[in-house]
Amino acid sequence: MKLTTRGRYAVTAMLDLAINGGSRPVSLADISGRQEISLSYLEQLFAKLRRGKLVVSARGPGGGYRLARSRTEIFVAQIIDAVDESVDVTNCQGKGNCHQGETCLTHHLWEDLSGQIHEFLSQISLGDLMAKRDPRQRSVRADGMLQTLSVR
Amino acid sequence: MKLTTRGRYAVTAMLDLAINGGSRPVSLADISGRQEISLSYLEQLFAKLRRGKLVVSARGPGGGYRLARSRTEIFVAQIIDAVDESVDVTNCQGKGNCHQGETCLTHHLWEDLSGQIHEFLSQISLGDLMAKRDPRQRSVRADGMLQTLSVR
DNA sequence: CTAATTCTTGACTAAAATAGTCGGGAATAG
DNA sequence: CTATTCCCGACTATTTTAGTCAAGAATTAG
Repeated sequence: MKLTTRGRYAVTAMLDLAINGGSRPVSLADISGRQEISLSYLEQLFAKLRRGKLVVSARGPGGGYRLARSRTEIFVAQIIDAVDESVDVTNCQGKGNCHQGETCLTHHLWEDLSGQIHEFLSQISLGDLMAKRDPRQRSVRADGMLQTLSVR
Repeated sequence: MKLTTRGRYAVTAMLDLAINGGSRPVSLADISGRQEISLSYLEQLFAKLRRGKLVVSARGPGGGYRLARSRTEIFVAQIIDAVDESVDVTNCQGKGNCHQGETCLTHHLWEDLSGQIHEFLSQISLGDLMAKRDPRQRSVRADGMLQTLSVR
């Protein structure tokens, strides 16, 4: 799992698509104008989003992109995965140089953590994001500390 | 919030410190050997971790670093923030070119999301990571879908 | 005191990732 | 036919990441 500006670009663009895409496809030129992302860069991102089966395209005048399925069925994690292609083959993999299993321990722990973040982002759909504030309801204790993060 | 390999290095190194650091400080040379991270690179990371008040240093023979406080009081989000210095001044900021508030909408949404990830990582301490598997307990539905993510 | 250790700092560099450009295509609606 | 729009590959500039190097300051062991 990687979380960089490219992922943000992709989520923003997909959100724009979810908001502005009704029955008609939305052209990249439109998204480029609204979100101030370079057209050519969008083209690269959408090539990946299409390969990831998150959008479908229509060529020609009046063409553009539309979501491949309902906005409630497209999740943030899928978008980020599609554009970031995190191969994530970890450096100590297979090389057998994890002397006392020490390196592999911390490694394993990190991947566990990474998996949890991934799971978390897999709960948030474009539809949730469109519902603006509080994409996921959450209960907060009186003292202000986050108590429970209730999902799905 | 950024989530890259540098953050992973930092978390790994801090975890090594938590595990191997008892009463004696741990030298960067030791961490470098165990985790196979270049010494000079560790030096840079620990300079930031020290500025972030997550570790304290001791010079001279037998010196090194130790956690600035208990492993249960140091959270993953703090480590990542310390080394990544995500200034995160978003591109549409202050320029007033958010035409119909459109740009700022998606922007705001992203930051909201980013905040939630941050909150999530703020719940996981080095102590939790040391408890190896299942740093945070979670209940899973019969069908395999994550149901509730219970924190703190 | 001396010498070995270890952190501290800053400047520099190589490699990779990111963000963006360019130009030529192919499909298609009107 | 023609304008629009996706599609694709190669190329480039900038930034970030990861790592190197060298000099120096503090401190401890002997």
